[in-house]
Amino acid sequence: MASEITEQYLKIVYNLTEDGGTAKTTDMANALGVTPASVTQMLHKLVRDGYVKHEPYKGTVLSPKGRRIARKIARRHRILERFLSDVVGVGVDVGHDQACKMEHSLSKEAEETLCKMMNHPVLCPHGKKIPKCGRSINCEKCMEEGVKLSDLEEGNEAVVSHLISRDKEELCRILAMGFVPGTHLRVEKKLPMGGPIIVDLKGARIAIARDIGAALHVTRQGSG
Amino acid sequence: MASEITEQYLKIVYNLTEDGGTAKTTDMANALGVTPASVTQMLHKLVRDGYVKHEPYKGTVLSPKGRRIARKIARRHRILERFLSDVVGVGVDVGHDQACKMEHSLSKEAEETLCKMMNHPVLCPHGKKIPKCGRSINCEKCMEEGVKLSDLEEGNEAVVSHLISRDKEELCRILAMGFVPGTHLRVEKKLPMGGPIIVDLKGARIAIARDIGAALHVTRQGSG
DNA sequence: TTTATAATTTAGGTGCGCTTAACTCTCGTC
DNA sequence: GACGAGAGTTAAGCGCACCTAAATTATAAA
Repeated sequence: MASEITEQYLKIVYNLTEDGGTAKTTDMANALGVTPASVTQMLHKLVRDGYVKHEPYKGTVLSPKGRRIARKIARRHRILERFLSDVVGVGVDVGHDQACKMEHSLSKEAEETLCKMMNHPVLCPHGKKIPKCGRSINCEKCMEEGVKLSDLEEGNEAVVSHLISRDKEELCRILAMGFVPGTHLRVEKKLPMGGPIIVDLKGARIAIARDIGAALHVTRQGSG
Repeated sequence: MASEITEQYLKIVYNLTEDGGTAKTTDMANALGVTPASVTQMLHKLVRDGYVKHEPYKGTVLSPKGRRIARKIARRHRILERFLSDVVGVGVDVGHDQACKMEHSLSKEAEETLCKMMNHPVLCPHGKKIPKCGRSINCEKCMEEGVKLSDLEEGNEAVVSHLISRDKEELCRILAMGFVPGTHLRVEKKLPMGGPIIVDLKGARIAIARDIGAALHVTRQGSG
């Protein structure tokens, strides 16, 4: 298991070589906020452990092993940035710093849920591409299309899968109402003329507007 | 600024002294996954820096300074646990481990949003109490969210967000009155002694009972 | 009261990632 | 081709948080 610091270094190499070329020691040092001497020393360890190829005075590139890790971290970093920026609503700078720390502890599980929750974003808030999740089996899983709550009929039962909204406040409200991923629900009544939908959520009756029901993605259950 | 490790130690002391008594070295070591010797050594630093009071062979308690930090971390930890468990849907164990790392990087900003998102939870998934946010000004801010109609003052304007009730019939009656999600309203008068609330709803004056007003969730608008 | 056992602390030592200071390489300029 | 600026590297050393082993103190049974 690569240490947190190792992951940081690999991510930086990934970033600096994303559009070709090699990562320069000084650029890495700047990105990491350490001295070039520290980078050189650390590179020796990364070479020793097979994470990078380093040609003295020339530059550094990732090995396949290093790239696997770096992609994973870069993906989590950028998903977290999106999440913190779009959903939690913190500033991009603050979000970046938090993502830098959290990316190392975020589980695969959580990564996938966040990704689904935001409908598989393609770019981070800085405009960089979010690497795809590695295994194709996951991608299929990701792509599994969820039905919207507003598409269900009266009597249908479903489980909340994820929420998609441009509006952070709205998202917060929906979550606060209890429509949290994984929760079971049942459509009691759909009032006519684009009226609200009445839902049974863990025993409570809740009336919500249709457009909110459109932000709420669910998977059908039982008789569905 | 206390290091991440320092924060971990303080949080553990907080946990172990939550219901009185002192934190024992061995219990701390177990909770942290290190040897008792390491704990003792670390305690010297914490004492030196004024975070704890440590009586050799007896036990450890937090100083006011240490408690402030510990409360903050414990709060973030438990909020993160709730979030990871309820919203992200990871297992409680996995969630705990991630929360242990993330609690140190979560910003105040993000903490507050997550808290709002989950409707100000009181307990973590393990049933421990979530400490309140320190400054009362924040609490007021927190409480502003997710207002019920019955919480509004005379003259306030708002938009119907959603309705929650145990009783489907009641829900339908409220909807039939015109309190459909998305509708704008204004509180004209609140009659004293728990009497009804008089509301302007699209030009019509409607009187509703307070307990019904409690089922009606709104978001403040304008002069709110 | 003595003594066995468990809890705690001290002493000495390790690895990691960082620093500064001094050295070496690369490359554009003359 | 020599040379100097700046990038890159090496060497020596520091602080943090951890470890093991040995010494010390507390506790509770005989």
